Amino acid sequence: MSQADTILGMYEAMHAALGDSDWWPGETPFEISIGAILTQNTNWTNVEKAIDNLKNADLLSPKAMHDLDIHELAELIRPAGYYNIKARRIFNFLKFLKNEVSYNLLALKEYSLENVRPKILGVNGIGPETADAILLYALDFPTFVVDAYTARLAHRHGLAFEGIDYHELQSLFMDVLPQDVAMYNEYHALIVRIGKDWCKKKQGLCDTCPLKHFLE
DNA sequence: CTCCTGGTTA
DNA sequence: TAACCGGGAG
Repeated sequence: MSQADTILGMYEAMHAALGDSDWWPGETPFEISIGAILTQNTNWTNVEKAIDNLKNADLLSPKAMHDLDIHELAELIRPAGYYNIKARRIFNFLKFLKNEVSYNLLALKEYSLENVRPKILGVNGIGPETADAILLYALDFPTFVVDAYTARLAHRHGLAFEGIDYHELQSLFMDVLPQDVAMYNEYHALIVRIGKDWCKKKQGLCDTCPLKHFLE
């Protein structure tokens, strides 16, 4: 089976077994963007607690959050871990929104992907995965999100070497898949679900995994 | 105890 | 390349 057939086939197998993921969890593009920063190397259940704190404080808008003292912000997002660093990163992102689009996040949709991606990557604390998550899930740009789960799954299925570079791994998928926002959205979501429940770090539960037929 | 939808700094 | 950031859940 060719590499392209494997990548396409895995998508079909995951979707058939798990169904639609309805990602990203979040009511607004701004909430999705903040969630993307908060979930860096962090369990989503912890991120939910932080987002609930922000919601209860009525702070899920760029301007309201920017006007907040950074220490108060850090305290509110404490359950998500790395809270001091993440408060700074969120603040950097808010400053970017203020300067670039006057807090109007959706105005970034008027940019071209090639133009806006480097701008978001220029924010200290936003790396390639977080940037792509914001671009795909908050702004509907056709960019494929890869993460630690993607690398692990690709490695275990013989698609990539361990420690493959972010953009090489991304190209592996984007060179094969149709340029389709909905598919990029669903594919990454399915990979995360597989990663959490089957393709675990220490030992994969391959015998019951929906992707077991794609092992070498 | 390990792991979590990373990224920056030294 | 490695240290660092970190609370919460299993």
